[in-house]
Amino acid sequence: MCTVITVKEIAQMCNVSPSTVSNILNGRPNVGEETRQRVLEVIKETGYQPNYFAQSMRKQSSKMISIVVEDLGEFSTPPIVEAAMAYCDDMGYRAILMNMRLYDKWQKDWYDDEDKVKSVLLPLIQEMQSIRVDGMLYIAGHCRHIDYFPKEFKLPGVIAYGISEGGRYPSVVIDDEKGGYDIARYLIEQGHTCIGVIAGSDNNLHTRSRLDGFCKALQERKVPYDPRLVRYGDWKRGSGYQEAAYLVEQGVTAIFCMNDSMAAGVYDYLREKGLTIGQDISVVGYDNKELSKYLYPALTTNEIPLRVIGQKAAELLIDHIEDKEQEATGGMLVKLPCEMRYRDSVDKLK
Amino acid sequence: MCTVITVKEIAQMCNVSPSTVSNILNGRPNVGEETRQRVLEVIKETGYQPNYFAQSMRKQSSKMISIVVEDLGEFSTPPIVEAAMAYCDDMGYRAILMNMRLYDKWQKDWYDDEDKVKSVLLPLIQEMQSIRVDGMLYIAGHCRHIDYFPKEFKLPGVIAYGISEGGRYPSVVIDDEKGGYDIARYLIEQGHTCIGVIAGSDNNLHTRSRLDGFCKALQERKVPYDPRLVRYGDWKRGSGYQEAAYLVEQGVTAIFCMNDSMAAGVYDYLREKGLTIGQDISVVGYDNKELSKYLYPALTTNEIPLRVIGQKAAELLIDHIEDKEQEATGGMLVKLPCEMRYRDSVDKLK
DNA sequence: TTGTAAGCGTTATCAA
DNA sequence: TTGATAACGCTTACAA
Repeated sequence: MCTVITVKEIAQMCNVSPSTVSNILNGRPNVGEETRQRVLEVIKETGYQPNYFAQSMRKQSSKMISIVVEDLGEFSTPPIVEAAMAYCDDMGYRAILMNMRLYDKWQKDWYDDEDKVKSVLLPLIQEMQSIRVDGMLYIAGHCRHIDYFPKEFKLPGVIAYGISEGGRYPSVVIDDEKGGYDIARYLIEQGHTCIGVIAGSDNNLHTRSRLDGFCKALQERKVPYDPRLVRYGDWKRGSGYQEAAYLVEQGVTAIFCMNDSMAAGVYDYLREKGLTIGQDISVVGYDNKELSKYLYPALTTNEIPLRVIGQKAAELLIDHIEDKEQEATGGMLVKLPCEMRYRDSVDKLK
Repeated sequence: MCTVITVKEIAQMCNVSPSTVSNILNGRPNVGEETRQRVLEVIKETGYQPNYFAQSMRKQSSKMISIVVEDLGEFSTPPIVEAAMAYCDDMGYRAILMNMRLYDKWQKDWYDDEDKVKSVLLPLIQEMQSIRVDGMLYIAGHCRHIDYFPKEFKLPGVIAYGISEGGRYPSVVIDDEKGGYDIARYLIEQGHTCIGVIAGSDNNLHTRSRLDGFCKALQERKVPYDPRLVRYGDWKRGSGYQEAAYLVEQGVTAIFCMNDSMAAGVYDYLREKGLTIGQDISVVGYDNKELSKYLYPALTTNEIPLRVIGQKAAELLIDHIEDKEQEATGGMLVKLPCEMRYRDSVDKLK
């Protein structure tokens, strides 16, 4: 165990009282310059560090937030966490990371199973109360309405990458509608008018909004919308492959996949059929995961601003913690724009 | 702020003393069955949670470890963290994650700049002392000798994915020598005798050990070793591309890349030259990053058992914390084997 | 300018 | 079987 020094000991070494040491440590003015110097000297020498527990117990404030993630293994989570922590650092807050490991434990079987989620979340909430954190940042694994929090749980909170049911917490999400819109507009500008879509699962928020944006762009440019060209996948490579088969048969010249993994599945199919990607058929993904740069040809995709999400969410949370009256932010919903990454999987139609 | 209930209040509600409540909470036998029932009832009703700070202050033990990561954004880190946290959970420990964000702040400029690292680590060490964690799990971003810890810092510690200089802390790393050996052996078994290597940076531990293993396999199988066929890259895609050009000119039939990104660079080059990967030239990577499955053809590579590393490291740490006398583990070095993932980038030579 | 004393929420000790 | 009391390390009124 490491030797630990306390205010009392510092006080003894300097022949002053503990309160004087405390006053110095907390930068209060009611202490003689000569004493201050002497004590500061000793503090430096001994490498004294205040006991954080005692401090927060006495002050009734922990200057600590907890970051609850649905799964640290989800690709989107680490960058959000990293950026949120960076902001907390800057603001003098500690962040304790709590990992629910939802995917790790149940893959996707927890999506519609509130009991599973609560069996993990409730103990964590207990723990937050026990640690007396000042606030909670909840980072969802994928965007949806989130409403697992008991009414009795009254800590300031912010939800990142998810939407608080009933506007209970401020939420930070991406602007999926704009995302779908931007992709459609780009494809139309490249001359495509028969565009297939491999969407995510049907009831998913990302899916709905991106589709809305997609349709909007079509309307704007007077390109007819054919619902038969919209297929629903499961976000995985295999379903990209599967749905590509159908869409190619329908004669599409471009395919918009709602994530990069399904786009890779489309690549698989096109290659198998001897079609040249980005020439015979154009492909666009979503996410800008690392793999998108490694596909051949490199995939044009729409980047999710993960770090911005994390920073913004932490910002909202700390604002809320420090500025108690500002209850008005409850229903706030921040939508961050995605950024198109133009690469080699889309060809201009002659 | 959330309403918080204390032992004192519970005690009042039950007409008993705080000590009795405490005794019940801690499962001590010296309390009447009737009282116990009554108090437990109230505890359940009120949703009482002990104040963690007060508890650890009194008990002089925090049951909390800190996981210090060099950068959460490094691909290898989240799985290690996730597995380590899972183990801590199981053992009733809290883990607080501290993110140094070294790559985030300085890319690779901190490798040989101990001052930069210390400027981040020293405050963290202060913080660990302040929080009074029971131990530290240090997760390096890449394997090397690590010796940044001041002598005064005496907490139990374990290093994952790095080696403690002077055997101060038990360390968990991968068996790079076996990794290099397995790859060479596999390629030789497939009939390759003129094998190029795109290594990592020259002075890197992974590089040295994998090369050792590689040579050992060559010797064993009486395949001549030609040092000119070993090129040093910088772990990035571009250097894979660059060195591939040289190696192909030397007439190699297979290339062993010391990570998947450089292998992707090799793909880039071979494709550009119209060579068929896995047929004209075989390629093997290292890491089994997600992208390796998405390359075409899918890359044969050697998987780093990241989760096992995390679990093993947490295990060693908690053992050490709970079993104080066991100082003997100081110099322990655990080497975990990588596992070959056979895919489509290697062809059997006729 | 400095020190005394009380209290934050627990738990361990000891007495009743 | 229960309860009073002190202590963990710190901060903060308030008194000196």
